[in-house]
Amino acid sequence: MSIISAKAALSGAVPAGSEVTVQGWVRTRRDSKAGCSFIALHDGSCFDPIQVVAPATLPNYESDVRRATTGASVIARGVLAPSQGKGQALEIQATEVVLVGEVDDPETYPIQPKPHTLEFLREVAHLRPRTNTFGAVARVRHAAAQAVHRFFHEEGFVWVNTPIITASDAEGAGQMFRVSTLDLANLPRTESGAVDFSRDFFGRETFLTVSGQLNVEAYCLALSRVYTFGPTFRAENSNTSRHLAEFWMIEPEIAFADLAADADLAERFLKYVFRAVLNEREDDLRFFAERNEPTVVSRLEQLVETPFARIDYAEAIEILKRSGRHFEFPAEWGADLQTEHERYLTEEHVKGPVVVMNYPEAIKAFYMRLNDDGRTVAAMDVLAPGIGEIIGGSQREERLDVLDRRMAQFGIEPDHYQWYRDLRRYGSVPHAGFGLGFERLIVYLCGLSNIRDAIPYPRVPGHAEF
RNA sequence: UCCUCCAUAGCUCAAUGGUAGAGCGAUCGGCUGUUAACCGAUAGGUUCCAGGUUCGAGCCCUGGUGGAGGAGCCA
Repeated sequence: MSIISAKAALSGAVPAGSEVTVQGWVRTRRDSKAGCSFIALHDGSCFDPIQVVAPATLPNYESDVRRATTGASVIARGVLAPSQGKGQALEIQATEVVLVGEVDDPETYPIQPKPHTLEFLREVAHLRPRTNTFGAVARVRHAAAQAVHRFFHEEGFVWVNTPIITASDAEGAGQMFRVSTLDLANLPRTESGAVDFSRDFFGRETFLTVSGQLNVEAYCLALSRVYTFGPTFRAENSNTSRHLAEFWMIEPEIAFADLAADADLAERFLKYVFRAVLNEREDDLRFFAERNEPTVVSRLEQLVETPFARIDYAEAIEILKRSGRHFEFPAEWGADLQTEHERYLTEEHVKGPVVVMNYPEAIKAFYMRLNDDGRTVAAMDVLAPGIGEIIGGSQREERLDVLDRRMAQFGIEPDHYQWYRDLRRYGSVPHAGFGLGFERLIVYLCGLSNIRDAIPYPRVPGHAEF
C-alpha cells in the first residue's frame, strides 16, 4: 500500500482500484446518515483536495473521524475508486482513518471553511498556506522560480550567489539595513565622538544588500552570461501594495552585449516563465481567474504570443503629448514616466507589452551607459498591460573615463568602488543586464492586488512577525 | 513620509445620541452519496485604547494604536 499525493490520486497517475494511503489536512467534513463521512483532504500537491469516504463502520468512527474537524491532520488508507457522487472523478474508500493531530478548539481555528479577507489572513501568516489562495500562490511561486532557473540554465547562464551582507554604499538604490554586532547600549567611539565601526564585526560599516548587480557584473566579465536570484533588502519607509522591505530579485547580466540584446533577453525571459506557469499551474491559475482577476490567464497567453514593441523614450514622450489625454503629471522630455504614462503607453497606445529605451541621463543611475548624444543613457523599461513597469535594465558604462565622470556627477565616492572601476581597467567589454522583483511577477501571475500576499512572510515597515 | 477612508461576536458586516443585531463559522440535534450541503436550537460582546462633551456615547469631540486605498520612491 503506497503513500500517494492528492495530485497522484486525482491525475490518474495511480490506477483506480489501487490500495493507497493519503495524508493531509481536513478542508471540510460532511457527515451523512447514509453511513459515512466525506472528508475533503488537501496536501498541497495540487489545487483540489482528495475526497476520503469514511464509513461509519470504522471502529474509531465516533472517537476520531467525527472529531476530524477543519484543519485536523489525517492519514487515510483505502481503495482509490471512481466516485459515486458528482464533483470528483475519484475518491478514497477508506478502510482506516488515523486522526494524527486534532484541532483542539475548532471555534477559534482561524481558517474556517468560508471566505476570508486577505487582510485577515495576513494576521495568521502561519496558517494561511492552508487556504486555497495561499496554497495556489505558493505553487505558482515555486513553478515560476523553477522556470527562472531553467530558462537561464538552458540559455547557458551561470547562477551567481552575490553577497547578502555588503560594504558598498547605497548607490541611490534606497535606504539600507545596517548589519552590526556592536552593543547598541554601549557603542565604541572614536576620538571625535563618532561610532567606531573599525571595532564592528567586519571592521567597517556593513549593510544588507539592495542589489547584486555590481557584484554580478564582475562574474559577467569572466563567465559571460550570469544571473542572481536571491533576497534583497530596502529600508525605505514606503507603505504601499507594491513594496516589501525584503524581497527576491532576479538580475541577469550578459557580456559583449548592448541594450538591444538586453531587451531581447528580457522578452525571451518573460515569455518563457509565463508559458511555464501556464503549462504547469493551470489549476491554480483557473482559481485566480475566478477569484481574483478574470483576465489572469488571457493576459498571460496574450503576452506570451505578442511580440514586444520597442520605442524610444523621446518617441514615448511625443506619443503622450499627442494623445490628447489629460495626465495629472504632463509628459515632458527630461521627466521620468509616471505610472499613468506607462499604463497609457502599454494598455492604450501599443495595446501590448512595450520596451521603452534610452532615457534622459539625469534621471537614471550612474552605471548606465551614456549614449553618443550625450543626453540619454542606454536604459530600458519593459511595460506590460495591467501591471506597468515589470523589468528595468540597461547597458552598463564600460568606459572608465566616462564612468568616473558619471560618478562625480552623481556625487559618488570613487574610493568605495575601486573594485568596480577595476572591471573597466582590465578587459572591459560592453555588457548589459536587467532586474526584476520576483514578487511583482507573482502578483501579476496570480492577479493579486497586494504584494504582501505574494511572499510567505512579508516584511514591511513596522512588521516582522512570524 | 503625505492624503483619504476604516476599526462592533471567531470571520464578514448592521444598529436616528436612548434595551448591541444578522449572516457565516462553532457546539448540539435532525436529514441527506455529501460537494465551503440543507433544516432547527444553543452558546458567543471591555463596540481598538486613553481622555472629553452629555441625564445618557458603538454613534459626537481630542489624542493615540492598528488596517486599507492612493501618492512619492522604487523592484
